[in-house]
Formats: sequence, C-alpha cells, structure tokens
Amino acid sequence: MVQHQAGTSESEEMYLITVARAVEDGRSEPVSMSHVATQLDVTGVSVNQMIRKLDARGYVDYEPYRGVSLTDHGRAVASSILRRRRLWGVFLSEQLGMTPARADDVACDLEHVTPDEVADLLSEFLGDPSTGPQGRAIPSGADAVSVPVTQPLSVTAAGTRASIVSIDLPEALAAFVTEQGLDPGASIEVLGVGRHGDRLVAVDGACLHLGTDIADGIRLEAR
Amino acid sequence: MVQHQAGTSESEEMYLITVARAVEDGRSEPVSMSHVATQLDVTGVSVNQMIRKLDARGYVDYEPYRGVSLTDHGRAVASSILRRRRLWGVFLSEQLGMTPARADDVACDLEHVTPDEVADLLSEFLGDPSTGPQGRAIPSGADAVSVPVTQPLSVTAAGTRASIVSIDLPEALAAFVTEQGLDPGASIEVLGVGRHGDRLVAVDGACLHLGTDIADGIRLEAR
DNA sequence: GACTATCATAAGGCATGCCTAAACATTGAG
DNA sequence: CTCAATGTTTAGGCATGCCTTATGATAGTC
Repeated sequence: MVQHQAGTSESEEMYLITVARAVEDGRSEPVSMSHVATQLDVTGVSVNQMIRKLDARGYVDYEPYRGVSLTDHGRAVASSILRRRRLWGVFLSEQLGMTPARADDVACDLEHVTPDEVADLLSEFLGDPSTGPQGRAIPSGADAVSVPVTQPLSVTAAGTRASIVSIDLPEALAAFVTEQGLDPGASIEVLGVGRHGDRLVAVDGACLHLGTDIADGIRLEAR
Repeated sequence: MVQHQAGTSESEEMYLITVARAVEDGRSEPVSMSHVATQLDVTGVSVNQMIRKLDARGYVDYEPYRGVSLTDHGRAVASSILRRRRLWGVFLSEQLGMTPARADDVACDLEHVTPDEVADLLSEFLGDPSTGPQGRAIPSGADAVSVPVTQPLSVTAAGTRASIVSIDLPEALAAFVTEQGLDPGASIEVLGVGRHGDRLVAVDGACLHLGTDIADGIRLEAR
C-alpha cells in the first residue's frame, strides 16, 4: 500500500476518526482504549501499539489507564477525513441514490484516498452541504486543513530542517535548552539520529547533542 | 490494510491493469516483465514475484522469458477496474472540473475501493459514457462482470465435474495440494461430501480427501 | 557456436499492521 | 484494604509487498 499524504496511513486515519467520532457521540475524553478496540474490531494490544505511535507523532495524547484524546493536530486530521467521508456520503446517497448506511460504508473507503482538493470541489458541487447523510455535521474545509503539521524532535529523520514550535520540559532541562539557543521560532537541522533515539542538531552554527528526554519535549514544524 | 473483495489486493489490481493497458496500447502479448516493472516503478524481482502469484491464482499466464498475458478471468477483473477508473475520471473532470490528467490520478486511487454497485450507479448518473476523459474506452458493466461463475470447492455437490480456476492457500497447504496434482486448469470430480464439509475428489485417476480448510481455498469453474 | 545483455529465481531483509501468549500494573468495588 | 476485572507491555509470529544481492538460465547478435 502506498502512503496517502506525507503522514497518515489508512489504518492511522481509522484510529483517529474513531476517537473523533467517540467524542462526537458524547463520550467523555479521554476515550477508552477498549472502546477503540471494539469499534475497529482489533485487539487491545493492537490499539495500544497504534495509539502509542500516534502519541509519539503528536496526533493524540495517550494517558495509560485513562485513554486517548486528540491533540489539536490530530483533531484537524480527523476532521479533514470525516469531512471527506460525509461529502462522499452526500454524493452517494443524494446523487446516486444509495441508502445512507451503504453510502457511509463506501465513503469510509473513499475518504482515505481523497485529496483535499477533491473534497473542496465536491463540496462546491454538492452546494456546500453542512450535514452528512446520517445527520452528522460536515467539518468545514478551513477547520480541517488549517493546522500546521508538527512533530516532536524525537521522531524526526536525519536531514530534517524545521522550526521549533514549542518546548515543554521540566525546569532544569528547559533552562539548559534555552541557553543553547533553542527557543520557539528557532530554525534547526537534524544532523543525525543516534542509536538510542538521541538527536544531533545544528542551531545557528552550533552543534548540539540532545538525548531522547529532551528531544521528546521539543515540537517542530516543518519548513 | 484489509482485502478488497474476496480476491484482489490493490497491488494485485495494479499489476493486472498494467498488463491490460499495455495491450490496449497495442503492445503485443505476452507483455514483457520489464515493461510492467517500468510502469509500476518497481524492480523486476518484484514483478516476477507478483506475476507468479497471479499466475498461480489463475489471473494471468506467465511464460518465462516471454512475458505475461491475462487469462479471461484476469481480463475481466482488469476491465472491471478500468471501468471504475474511467467512470470516476469522467465524474472528476466533467462534473468537478479537474483536468483529465489529475482526474485520472485520483481515479487511480478510487478505483480500488469502488464496488461494482457504485460503478453502475455512477455510470447511470453520468449518462453511461463510453469513453474516459482521456479518450480510452470504458468497458461495459457486462464485459467487466462476466467473469465466469466460480465457486469454492467447499460448496460443491457430490458429482460435480469442474476445472480448478485458482488456488489460494497458505504456503504449507498450497505445497501439498500442488504436489497432489491440483493446479489451476486441472479437471476434477467431486466424488463425495463428508459430514464436516470435507470433500473426496478425483484428480486424473487418483483420489484425494481434502478438509474444509483446503477446499475453501480452491476455486472451481463449472464445465 | 560463443558471448553478452537481459531475464529468472532463490535467499534474506525491512516496514506496516495485525495477531496470540504471558507477565505485570492499576483501578475501583466491596 | 484486598481482589477481581481491566488495562499495559513485552516478545514472538504471520502476511503482504516491496527491496537488494547473487547466482543461473536464455536469446539473439556476431
């Protein structure tokens, strides 16, 4: 299978929208892992693996024994996917005459291979509907798209050039990091990835070696 | 990723339509492996692996050093996929206003997750167009669907005489089955049906007793 | 007929995404 | 506070689909 668009696989997307829909349905956040497992018909272990991955990538916050909630970033991605699903749902049911339930089934596959560009055209074609065939709201294109992609330094590949978005570290570490010239807004380049997940980065001319604990607390936005 | 519909994965479908398109484009059959490799941007080794798998399943005929050609079965599957692609192409370009080339790109993803049911409704919605946005013919639903009727051995009645169309089994089982003379194309007769759904079959003179697991993976075409 | 370029195949690897089994941690009910 | 139910993790496995490396087979040219 081929990656969709620089980020989320079909499976990952399914996990994200499962959490988003649980919240839509009024479940309290964080959403329990077992609920996700039930919805996706996979085991708890699988959910755990995937959610931890999504947490590392900044799409969700995972609190062991409590559950998952979406980050702003994850919410934006989920909205974007649900928008595509519901737009297809409207098209399939209203224009092609399928039942809402069947339309939703098919839309669930189409959503993962629909670029935003197509979603926008489709929305216009359908007269910018505000609800899907089953009554759920269709997120607007603006909501869905407008969140910059960020990721913790700890998951970046060597060669990445990015800007620091935020630094979230305990006092002692934060002070050190600040002193080294790492501040929100600063530009960095990831020179290398060590065997323990440690990162060698370049910051305005200087070179720093950061352990995983620090790398975890620094979020980047691609440039 | 989940299987599409009782048979072909997205990758397999891409290989099939690559062969079908090569023939459409006037290449002589069998189509060379290197051409497929070029089109799909994969290595020759990968093509070899996949084509041999498709051969074993009865979708293509593979002649070493000569190339691949589609069987009737494979051609029907390819037509069905190309039909879906081109119908989406027409929708995306004519109704949504995308360029034909871009529409084809997107359609190439949509085609793999579009049930025939949707293709039929879409065709009707579009006024049953006969050519895609780039001038290629849209196979008719009838062509595409007229895959010969096949059924798994596991549902046949005693007395049935049929040909094996495909064998889709885990490595270990497949090896056994092949060794017993069961290959796509072979003729068999179902001599008896056991109480657990097991089948007693005759294959060129010999007699075999197959459990339900194996019988499930063997598809037959009536003769 | 020998040779070279292309093709075939075997073997081993990697990533994704799922699984089971088994050991362990936490929570909340009583 | 104890304990059962639930959740977490680690470890090992499997299938798909792709890769590289390396060896063997073939075809068509000279």
